[in-house]
Amino acid sequence: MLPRRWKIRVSRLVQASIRNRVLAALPATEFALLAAHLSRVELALGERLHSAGEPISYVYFVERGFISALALLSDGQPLEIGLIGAEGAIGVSVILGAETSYCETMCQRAGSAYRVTTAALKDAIARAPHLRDLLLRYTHAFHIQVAQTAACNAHHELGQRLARWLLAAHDRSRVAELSLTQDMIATMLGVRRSTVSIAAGTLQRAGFIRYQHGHITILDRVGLENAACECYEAVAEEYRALFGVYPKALTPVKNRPDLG
Amino acid sequence: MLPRRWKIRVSRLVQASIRNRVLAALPATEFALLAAHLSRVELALGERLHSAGEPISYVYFVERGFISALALLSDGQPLEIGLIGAEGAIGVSVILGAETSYCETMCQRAGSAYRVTTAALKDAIARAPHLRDLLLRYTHAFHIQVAQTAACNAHHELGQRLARWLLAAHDRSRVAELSLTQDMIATMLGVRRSTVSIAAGTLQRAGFIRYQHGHITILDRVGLENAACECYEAVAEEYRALFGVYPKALTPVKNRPDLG
DNA sequence: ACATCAATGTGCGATACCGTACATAATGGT
DNA sequence: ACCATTATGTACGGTATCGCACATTGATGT
Repeated sequence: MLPRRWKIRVSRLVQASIRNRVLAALPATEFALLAAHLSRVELALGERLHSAGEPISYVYFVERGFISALALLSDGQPLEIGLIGAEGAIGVSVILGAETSYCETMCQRAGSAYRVTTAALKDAIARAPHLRDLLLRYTHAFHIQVAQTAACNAHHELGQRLARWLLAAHDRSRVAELSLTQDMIATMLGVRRSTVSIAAGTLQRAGFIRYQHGHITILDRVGLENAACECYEAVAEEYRALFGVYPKALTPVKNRPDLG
Repeated sequence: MLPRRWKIRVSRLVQASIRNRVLAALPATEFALLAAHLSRVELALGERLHSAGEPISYVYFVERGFISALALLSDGQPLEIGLIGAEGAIGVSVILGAETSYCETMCQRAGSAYRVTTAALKDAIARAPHLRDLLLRYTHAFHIQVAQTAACNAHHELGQRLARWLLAAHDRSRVAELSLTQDMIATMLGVRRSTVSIAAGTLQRAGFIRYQHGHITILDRVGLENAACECYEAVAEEYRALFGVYPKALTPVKNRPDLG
């Protein structure tokens, strides 16, 4: 059975092979403390990991793909407040003492994660100061992302916000091609799909992206960065600082694939 | 000299007399640990307590008045992401490991606070688990406030947002009268002053507020609550849960002064 | 009482986005 | 190859807010 095989695999978990940046940054002894409780899970597109108001059973350290954190307004319309990839984890508010999730978390690009029960994480944190400090600092970086989004939503035009979002999604992917419909993006950004269509058309005509039936290819990262508002760079810088790496820590190796 | 007198006063600091809800909620032993390092400061209108990108020297436990946390966008325009009164503290991100402030904090209503150096707070936290847990939970509540604001900025109309903001400000005051110009409010909400003028006029004609040359009086809280978006209640509820109090914990004793 | 300044009300063309509808194009299944 | 479905482009009146300008009103100091 699959679960059994996963369990075997996890018991052999080698830290160096882990792509989640938080887990990778831990001292070996503290990683070992947590590793016994990690289990690897596949994340399917559209899968919901936490629901607003519901208890947080697991904390997920994302490895591949990315997850949206969505605020749910009373009119039922979700709106993205943050995007999480291999640089982070979701459900970490449990370490602040939260018992329930204040937002929905949903998989926007299929991938995988290592998850741990809330209880096991809290237990590990009590004995692993570096893990605790790193998760707190990550929480702070995520908080900054949300705060920047609050200002961005109020001030920046859709063209800029779309470019910002595509860059953030690209950073959290490993390839230039994203499986995203305009409808999905419109939901994330809280605007009409037709409005996204117009903004995306502009980016496509500029040669920054190529768009075709649920598939977006990033053609020109630099062009997109110029088209995006400052919010992209501000948040990216914060995550770079978090891991103390000089060159763009979040930027995938393979970027700008079709450009010179 | 004033500083000497304050010092004397602080050395006699009685927890029961403190209006800051975080400090008031501490176990006596832990309060004592912190009290020796607290100093009382007056907060003048417009005073800036932290600047974006600058180190956080002091953490402020607000007692009277309220403080805005403002994101600074590159066009120089500030935009409020959170409002803090006696229910909380500012600069608390130092306990997440932040070294600098990611936002501006500015006094919007004159009052007072107890402040402590970052170093002393970190020291106290290491020895006072309840203080640490309470500050972490407060941080989480503030995070929710910011996330709600992100969604609110994208979705809700100015009329609703203005009503929400007035309610939040009223909760953090002790009287119904606020010294606020439309210009200040417009800056907080990130809109034109003339737009605020129209929205405020609507609220005034409805009898919810009275507006006169930099002074707003809340006449009808219930009316305002109906005019506000859900975001007000969602955030207020979170702070009530934080302090575990059943009836509106944040609502000042003296509300709806002119209403039956 | 008067002058001055700050705060507010208002007007108006421009614009971004809404809300909705419909047409077209690409994809996937049979 | 065909069809059903999904994704995208586009149109159009409506609305909230912008960006700017100017008039008016209330507070303040002398």
